[in-house]
Amino acid sequence: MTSDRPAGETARARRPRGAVRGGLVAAGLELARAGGPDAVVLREAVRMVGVVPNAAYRHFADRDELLAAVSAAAMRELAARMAAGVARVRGKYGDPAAARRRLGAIGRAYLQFAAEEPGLFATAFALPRQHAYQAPGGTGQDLLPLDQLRAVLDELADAGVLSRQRRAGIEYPIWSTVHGLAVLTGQGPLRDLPDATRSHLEKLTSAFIGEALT
Amino acid sequence: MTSDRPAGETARARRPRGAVRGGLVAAGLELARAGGPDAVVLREAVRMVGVVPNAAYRHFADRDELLAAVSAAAMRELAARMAAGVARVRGKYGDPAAARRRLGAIGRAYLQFAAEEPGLFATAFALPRQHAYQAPGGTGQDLLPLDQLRAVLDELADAGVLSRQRRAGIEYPIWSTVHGLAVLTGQGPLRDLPDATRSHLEKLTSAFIGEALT
DNA sequence: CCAACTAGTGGATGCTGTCCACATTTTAGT
DNA sequence: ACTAAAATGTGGACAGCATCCACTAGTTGG
Repeated sequence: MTSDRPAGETARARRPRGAVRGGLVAAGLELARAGGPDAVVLREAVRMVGVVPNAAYRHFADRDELLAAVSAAAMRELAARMAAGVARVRGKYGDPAAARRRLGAIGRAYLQFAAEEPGLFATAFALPRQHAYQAPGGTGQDLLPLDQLRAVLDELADAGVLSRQRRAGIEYPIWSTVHGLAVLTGQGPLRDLPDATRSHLEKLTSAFIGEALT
Repeated sequence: MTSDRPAGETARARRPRGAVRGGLVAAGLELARAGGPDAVVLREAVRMVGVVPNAAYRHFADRDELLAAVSAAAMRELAARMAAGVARVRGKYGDPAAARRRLGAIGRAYLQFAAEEPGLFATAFALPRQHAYQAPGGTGQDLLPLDQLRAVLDELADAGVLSRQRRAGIEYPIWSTVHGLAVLTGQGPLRDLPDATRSHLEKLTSAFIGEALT
C-alpha cells in the first residue's frame, strides 16, 4: 500500500539508483551491531529494505560480498571514532605531552568502540576471505586504524619521545596489545568481567605500552 | 553391513557408552580444524559418526553446546602445545636465563599454534555465549594458557628478573599482545603476510614484551 | 523510437537446526 | 530374576537460509 498504482502493476525499480545497495549495507550494519557477523543474514537484510531476496544478487555476488561491504563500513566507523578521539586532544603537533595523550586517546577509542559496539567491532575484523584491506587515503575517508596509529607514533618520534630506533615497526606490537585486549575482554575468555576490573586492565595495559616508549 | 544381524533388526545403541558423544566432539574438531567454528555443522558431524542427526540431541542441547565442547577441546589442544613447548626448554627452575627462554617458548607455541591450526585456534576462542572458561586443575589436564603464562611469570619473579611490583597483573598485557598478534596475522587484516614479515613481527613483539620485564 | 541493459519478481532446490512421536536397549528397584 | 524406568537412537517433518533459473518491467543510449 505504498502508493495507489493500478492493481496488478508491481512496484519495481522505483527506488533511486543505488538505494537498494546502500540500504542493504545499512541493514546489514544494524544486524551486525546487534549480533555480530553471523547475524548479517541476507534474507533479513532484504526484508528490512523491503525487497525480494534475489534483488540482493544484483548488487552482491553472494552473502559474503555483502558481509564484506558491511565489514568495511564497520571498520570506517571504528576509524571515525578513533579520529574523533584524537581530535579531542588539544595541544600543538610535536608537543611531547600532547603526543602521549593522543596515543592514549587512540587506544581508548579503540577499546571503547570494542566495548560499546561488540557486534560492529567483531564484524569489522571478520573479513570473509579475500577482499583485502581497503586501500587507504581515499576521497575524504577517515584514515584506517593502522594509519592513524602510525601518524601518532610519528609525532611521538618527531617530539623526541620515541627514538627513531624504537619507532621502527612498533605500531605492530602496540596494535597487537590493544587489539588483543579488546578481543579477550570483548568476545574472548575475559569477557563478562566487572567494569572495575576492565578499567584496571586498561590502565595496566597503558602502563605496559608506556614501558616501550623510552 | 557392519554385522550379519537378522535383516529388519536395526542397529541401535550398540556403540559403547559415550562413543557417540566423543565421536561427535572428535568429528567437530576435524571440521573446526578445516574451517573454523562456522564449519562445525551438526549434521555433518553426525554423518561422520554414522548416526542420525537427532541422536546428537541426546548428548547436546543444541549445536551451540556441541560447539562449546569442541571449543574446549581445541583450547586443551592449545594448552598441550604450550606445555610441550615449555617442557622442551632445559634449565633449572629459577634460573633467570631459562625462565626467559620459557616465556619465549610459551609465546612461540601460542603463535605457532595459531599459524598452523587457524581453524582450531579460532574455535578455541569462539565460545558461543555462556559456557564459562572450564575450571582449571582438573584431573590430569593440562593447565589452561593463562595459568601456564602465570606460572612462567611467577618463575621470572622468583628468579629476580621481574620485580614483584611489575609482576602484578602483567599476565594480561602480555597475553593481550601475543593474542592480538595471533589474531591480526591469522584471521585479521595482517593475514597473508609473507613468512619473513611474520617472523619479523614476532621478533619485534618479543623485544616489545622484553621492555616491560626490567 | 527501439534495442539493450538494469534491477526487480516468482518459484524452486538443497542444506541447515530443531521438534515430536516412537522403538529399542540398558539400567535399576524390588 | 523380572519388570518399570531411563537412555539412546530412528523416522519424519518443519521453517529458515543461500542460491539458482526464467521472466518482466522500467531505464537508457544510439
